[in-house]
Amino acid sequence: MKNIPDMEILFELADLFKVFGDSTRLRIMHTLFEDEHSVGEIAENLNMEQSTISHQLRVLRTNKLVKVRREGKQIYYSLDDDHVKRIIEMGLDHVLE
Amino acid sequence: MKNIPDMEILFELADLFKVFGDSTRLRIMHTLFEDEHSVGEIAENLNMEQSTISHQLRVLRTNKLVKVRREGKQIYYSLDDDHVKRIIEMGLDHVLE
DNA sequence: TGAACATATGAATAACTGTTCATATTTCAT
DNA sequence: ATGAAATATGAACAGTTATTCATATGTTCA
Repeated sequence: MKNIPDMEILFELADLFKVFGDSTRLRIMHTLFEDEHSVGEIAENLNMEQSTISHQLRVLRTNKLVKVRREGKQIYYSLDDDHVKRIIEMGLDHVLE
Repeated sequence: MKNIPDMEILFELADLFKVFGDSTRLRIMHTLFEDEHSVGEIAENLNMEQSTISHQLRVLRTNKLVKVRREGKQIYYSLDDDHVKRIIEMGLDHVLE
């Protein structure tokens, strides 16, 4: 295994996992697995309030898990990098056993 | 990537990540990376109340992330399987970039 | 059996977090 | 410019959760 993470890093790490520890955010990320989507599309897809999705997208954005692209009135979100997918898949391995 | 997880599984997955999303639990798991340890050892190591550690160990136990072995008065905890390490290391990859 | 030690548990509290409602901001089309 | 559409933001509320204190349970040893 890698170097032993010091305490401060473990706090950062906890913050990261906290972001994954909410089903709404997880469902949003899952929605973005294949393609980018606008806020409205995500809200409709998950059948939740636009406001709720927007709030949660901000959390994901703040934590650099999604990135943004504006196109006219719509704002398209997509996964920021491959870590997101891999972290989720790693968790799935544990859940699906 | 694997099959698309259905909604119910995403809820379970969120619950799993929730467990990782607390620094005390993460520090406990990190303490157990190399060796098993008793509750008292962990508490001393992290400089936290025995009661706090015990409560959090129960959460970890409930979620099958640690396992237990009794030896006299002491109870020794260790990581349950390799997923734990791998999930943490995967998260570290993202934090340490 | 009783004292001492290790761990677990329950109740209480304080802090945090997700959702909703209302409203603000931004952009486009007319 | 004005209205409509898409998204963001702020305040409030309800539900959740981590920690602490006090105490209970279980184990060993004399």
